[in-house]
Amino acid sequence: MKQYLHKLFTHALLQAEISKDMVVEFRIERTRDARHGDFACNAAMVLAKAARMRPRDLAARIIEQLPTDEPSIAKVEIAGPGFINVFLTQQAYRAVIGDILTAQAAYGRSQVGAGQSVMIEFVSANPTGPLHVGHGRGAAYGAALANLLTAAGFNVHKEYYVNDAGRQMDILAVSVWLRYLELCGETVAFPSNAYQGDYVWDIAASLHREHGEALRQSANTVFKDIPADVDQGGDKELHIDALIERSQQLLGDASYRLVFQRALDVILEDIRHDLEQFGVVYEAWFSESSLSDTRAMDQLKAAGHTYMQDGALWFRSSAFGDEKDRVLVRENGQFTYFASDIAYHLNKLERGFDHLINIWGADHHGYVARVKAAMMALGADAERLTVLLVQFATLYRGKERLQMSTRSGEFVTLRELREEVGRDAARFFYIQRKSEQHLNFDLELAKSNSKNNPVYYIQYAHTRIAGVFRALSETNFVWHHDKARLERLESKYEQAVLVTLSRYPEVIEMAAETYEPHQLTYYLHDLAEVFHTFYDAPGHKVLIEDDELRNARLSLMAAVQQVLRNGLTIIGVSAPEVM
RNA sequence: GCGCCCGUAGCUCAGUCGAAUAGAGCGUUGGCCUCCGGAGCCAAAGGUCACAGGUUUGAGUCCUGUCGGGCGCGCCA
Repeated sequence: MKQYLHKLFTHALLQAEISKDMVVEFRIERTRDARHGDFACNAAMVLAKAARMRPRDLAARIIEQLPTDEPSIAKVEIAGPGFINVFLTQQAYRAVIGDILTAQAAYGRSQVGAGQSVMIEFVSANPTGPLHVGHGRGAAYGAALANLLTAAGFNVHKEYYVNDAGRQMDILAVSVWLRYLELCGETVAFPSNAYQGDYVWDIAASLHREHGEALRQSANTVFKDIPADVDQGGDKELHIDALIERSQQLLGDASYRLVFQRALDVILEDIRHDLEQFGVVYEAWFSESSLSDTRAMDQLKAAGHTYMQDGALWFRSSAFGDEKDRVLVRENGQFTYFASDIAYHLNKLERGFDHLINIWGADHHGYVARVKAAMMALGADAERLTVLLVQFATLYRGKERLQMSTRSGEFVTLRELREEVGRDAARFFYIQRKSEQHLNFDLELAKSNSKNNPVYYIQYAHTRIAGVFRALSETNFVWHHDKARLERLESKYEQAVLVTLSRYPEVIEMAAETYEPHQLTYYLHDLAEVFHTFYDAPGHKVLIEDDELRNARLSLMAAVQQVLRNGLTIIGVSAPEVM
């Protein structure tokens, strides 16, 4: 509707020949106040200066050029400083029911994406332990955003980047092996920098079950001449690095690989399963270790964007807008995380996506400039990459703030959260706030079965409608949309529902353009609210003798149910028939 | 110190690339069940949009500064 009006006004402006060279940036907006009609156009105010006319005079000229026989427009008024207010006909609003019932799941989809390809990379947590509640927000946001962009006509590819190479994974492998040695009966001083969680024991136990003591070494041999850990007055980094090297020596390539791979496989499978249970699925899981070539770095070197200093290889990122230069290869010969990230982004670019979206935790915001710098240095347009930052979520149980610490393996996992509040509530709560906003996640509220809980409030609207259609089948009444006389939907309650239904496509488009799925959660709450108000309003019983009105109200309800289902599906929440 | 994000009702937050009288939920107070699911509905109270300037016909929204909160500033990931 909005787009349609925009076309009408654009045409009218051309007819009015107000200014030759204007590239018109006027807007059609929903009004806040019903007295201002349904939509307002600000064209006259925006163009007044260029046209050298007073806004209200200009508005009058524009209106002259609007078609007079347009069936969707009841009347047009000039108001306030020069708004052109458009009042739609009842007919225009009633048409939305037919649109919805015809399009069904496709109602609200748009073609603004025009089939452009978008790659969304999200979560991408290191496979060194289970996902925690912080990852959950990125997962819920990324999945909802992907659905939104799909609904807006983009071709979306979701990907999880698996950091299966590098030091953290080696630390995990050593952690598992040391736990395994403990299971064999060795006494081990477990390093402070190793992974402490119980899941490390589980992986070690599976190795012990399958391989017996084949991987056993004496603790004395393992720790002989290893630099002291931090609790012995040493350095925890040197301690763990030496243990990694020692483990590789003692186990040999094949056995070390066995431990490493087992740890990776078990944890990755756990993450994959966890996300699947959360309703988050990917097109691809991209392995960092598959990026073995050094082409990205070679390109940077060849283009003269790197230099050696203090034994390390540096990327001159400051020449591309970063605060300072960054190391690609450490003095000890190891590639930095940044180096592999550049390779990954080159790979993404080469795969030809029109647009790249990365969803990162807000603590990584300092990282954005350097990745964009690398893209520029590789000759790509940095605008092709959008990095969306997600703030952390703080869990509350009522008023009590829950402490989360990743130290000593005590954290609230995504799985625990899901098991406590359920998938629907978790998905909804995670995205109901703007992503760059801190999120207070109240477990009590998320679990409550009342209107206090927005998830239940919305789902209840869907369920109530399902209930009425169930009740219908137990009466002698039937629903025939063809026999519905929609002009009978004339009460303010029914009108409010129609107006809200007609907004849905605009909400999808806006939410997709701004990458803000939370707008959809607010919309769904609005829709549920106008529905509940209609349903509870005096004299608005649905299952009534009056054929025309009954069919009309049933059609209205079917339309509400369809839109609720469409919207809930996008944010990853179920639309239950019964609750 | 520098950079990024955020300051809107008692609390949690919306506010659509600047528009008309700033909205919702919770909480508080008061109403509504002979009626399709009351897991609901109706109503009231509650605001110097952190503060100060600026741009504009028009600013919660854009710009500058101040104050307050969060995060980041490694040859960690």
